[in-house]
Amino acid sequence: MLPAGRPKFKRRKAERPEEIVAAAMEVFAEKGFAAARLDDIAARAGVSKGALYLYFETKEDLFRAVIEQGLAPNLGRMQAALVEHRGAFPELLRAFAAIAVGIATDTPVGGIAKMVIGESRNFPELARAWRERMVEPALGAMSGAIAAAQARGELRAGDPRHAAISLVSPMLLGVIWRETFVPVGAEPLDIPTLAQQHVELWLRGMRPDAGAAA
Amino acid sequence: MLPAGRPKFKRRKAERPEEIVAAAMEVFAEKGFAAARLDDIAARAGVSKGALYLYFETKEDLFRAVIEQGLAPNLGRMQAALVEHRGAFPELLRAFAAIAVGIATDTPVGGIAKMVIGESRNFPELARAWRERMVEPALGAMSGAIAAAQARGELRAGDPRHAAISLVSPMLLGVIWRETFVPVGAEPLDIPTLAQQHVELWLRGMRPDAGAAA
Amino acid sequence: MLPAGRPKFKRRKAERPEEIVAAAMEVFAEKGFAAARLDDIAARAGVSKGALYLYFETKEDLFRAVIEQGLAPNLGRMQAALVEHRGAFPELLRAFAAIAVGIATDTPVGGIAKMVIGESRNFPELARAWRERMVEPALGAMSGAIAAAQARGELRAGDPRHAAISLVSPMLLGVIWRETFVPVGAEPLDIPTLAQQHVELWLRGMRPDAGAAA
Amino acid sequence: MLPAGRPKFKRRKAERPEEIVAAAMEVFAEKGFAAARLDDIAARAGVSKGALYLYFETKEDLFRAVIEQGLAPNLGRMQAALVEHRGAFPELLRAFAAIAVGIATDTPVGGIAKMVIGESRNFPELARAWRERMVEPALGAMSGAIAAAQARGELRAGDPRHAAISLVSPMLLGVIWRETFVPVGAEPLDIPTLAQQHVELWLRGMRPDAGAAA
DNA sequence: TATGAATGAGTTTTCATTCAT
DNA sequence: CATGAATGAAAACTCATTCAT
Repeated sequence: MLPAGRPKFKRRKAERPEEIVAAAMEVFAEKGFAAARLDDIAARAGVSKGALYLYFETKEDLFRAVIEQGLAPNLGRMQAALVEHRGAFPELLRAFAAIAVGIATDTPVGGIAKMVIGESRNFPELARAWRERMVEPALGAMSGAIAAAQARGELRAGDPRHAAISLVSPMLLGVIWRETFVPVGAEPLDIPTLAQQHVELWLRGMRPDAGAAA
Repeated sequence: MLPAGRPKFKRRKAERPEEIVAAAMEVFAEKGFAAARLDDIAARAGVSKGALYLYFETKEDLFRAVIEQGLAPNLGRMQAALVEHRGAFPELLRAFAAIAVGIATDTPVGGIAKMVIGESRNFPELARAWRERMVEPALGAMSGAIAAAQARGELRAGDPRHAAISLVSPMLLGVIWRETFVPVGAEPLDIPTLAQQHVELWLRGMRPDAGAAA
Repeated sequence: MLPAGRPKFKRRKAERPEEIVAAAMEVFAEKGFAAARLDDIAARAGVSKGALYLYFETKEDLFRAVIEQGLAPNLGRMQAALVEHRGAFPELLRAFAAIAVGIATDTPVGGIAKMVIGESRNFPELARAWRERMVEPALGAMSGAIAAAQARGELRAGDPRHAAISLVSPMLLGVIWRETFVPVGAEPLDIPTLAQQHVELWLRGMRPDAGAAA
Repeated sequence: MLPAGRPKFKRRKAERPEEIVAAAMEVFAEKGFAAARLDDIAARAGVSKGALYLYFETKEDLFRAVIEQGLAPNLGRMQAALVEHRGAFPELLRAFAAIAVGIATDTPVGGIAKMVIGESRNFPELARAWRERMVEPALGAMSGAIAAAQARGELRAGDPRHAAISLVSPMLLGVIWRETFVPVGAEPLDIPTLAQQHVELWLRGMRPDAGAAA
């Protein structure tokens, strides 16, 4: 798999920035921007403090890189899921939920979300970027899909954006729970099950044939 | 000599702590713990930096007081709503939702939540306290009410805790949205409408007479 | 004993300054000038912090008053002992030693000495005052008495100032020991016995009829 | 651009701690612990304030290091003198006195003693350490040597510890005099002469063949 | 490139001193 | 006279950033 010629030892240079960003990600997520110390980041990345400055101009730059890096990869996965939706809405939704659970489980979105939330006033561009490039696209795609399904008569009428929020919010709560309360002794949430139950609940609640609630 | 009034300082032993905590609440919510400067808090409270130390031993103490103070008042309101539940579950739920919307709208829970989330690793006791005294009671009461309604046949079967999370999570998203994205240019969410629509969706989704989903 | 008309309660005003100086004496001796807090002194004196400023302009002033006060009373006692010396030198010396032991035992000279030593560079006037009004008079009188006794043939020849120092230094060591090491667990020195043994040793060592030493 | 030389800072990991301790020794001895400013110490050591914290955690730590450092070197010299005592007691004593005078003259014991005395209540561990590792060993060794000489009939009977105190106390007075009164205008004591005269006086006073004093 | 000792501006904290009551 | 809340200047301490090596 690895292109030949790549020496196992001394695999420096190219990887350095990523290693640093990865270490920074951990420390920033744990402490927040201001309380994170470059000393700690450097130590966790296994480099000297001075080395950080070979790759990033300032602490803020490094922070931006961390947030930025958390942004890119997931976008594609999510977009894809919604774009290539063929078939009935419920199937689409279940497929999407599976992907979202995967992201929540495998990636540090939780930590990133925590940071974006916590530092939104100190780094407004980052909050803005996250909303424009992550939140709105996702919410928009979801709303669009919902609106389309409503138009096809698959879902009952109602504001699609609110419906989308109803749909995704437990995922947010899930990752926040993991970041906030689990490290402090709380029982972890069973995110896959939670997501699945919620999706079914949501689908029933949005079924068009149903009469008025209550 | 002094041209009347404008004393160099006022003495207001009784009111001061609250004023300081209120100012600190704003600044901490805006900047986070580490980035908040006591200078700013003092200025916003209209006192000297030294005065802070007449009422709080350290910056951390002040922070704790802020979080603590955000804890107390809401507890009662929420508990009350669920305890004095008479009548069918839907009514209880709508009443509860109204109260929750009120809290989300009138109080700085949003800012507090942001801080609890962001500083949970730096102040684990606070995260713990919030979970034990705010989150778990609320989630527990809600789960209990749901379980009771399920037992009475008013709601369909399923894990009541997950159902409770499905129910409350949009409120969390709502306050976080307000704290995180609105200051950065996002359209505010219409929390009352969102909450109401979600409650109705949830109730339909939990209706026992419905057939299997999808 | 008390002149009639002195009410037992409300015996304020006149005594205040002394009470404050006494409290300050304790705190300064314990902590040193810089580390002593006016809060503590006020508390120990049983007055408010502001009240200190009714009697002393600054912390330094209060300190000066403390040192000054430790100066005055003992001077007289010592001087007197040496001036009214009638009879042979040994008797004079024993009488003087008894008085010195009394001062060392009954008064806070130890604490004062500690402070004068420790703050001599920060308050040179005080060190100077102590030398000029306490140390030099005492040493001078002693040297004078020794010189006179030497002239009379009662003591062997030699620099009388050095002899005086040889004579009094164990007293200094005694009070310093009490201030420094006893609070930290050391066995107290038996100052009276030490003084008496030392005086006898000194007298033997200064006896004129003795042959060359060793 | 830089006109050769004059680098903004030097790197001297190895030497720095000693330089700092030396500078701190001076400033602490001059001002006392509380009144000494780290700014001054840093300036005198030729480093920035921050550099102090590369080597010492707190101001207290630095102070401890200063006291500790004053402790170590002298111990050996003193012990050695007493241990290798061969020959009659007077010779031993004169040799010891010479060493003690050397220490008093060449080293900053005076300043250290001043600090130990002045800060004994604020740093009890230091006072304790000094007593246990400096004062008691010295006094103990001296008492032991005296007791041995008494047993051999070289010295007259009497409490050897008191005799030891009688013997060494002028040295204490000498260093304190230098630290306290000389900087304030007093004539320096001629410590070597004082010590020598005192030793002879003491030897005569302890001679066994003498009759009762007076 | 990489290091890490050194810097210095910035922040928390202390406390003598003031002053409205 | 007396109080003690409030001030503000000063001092300890932190840490992002620089730079000689």
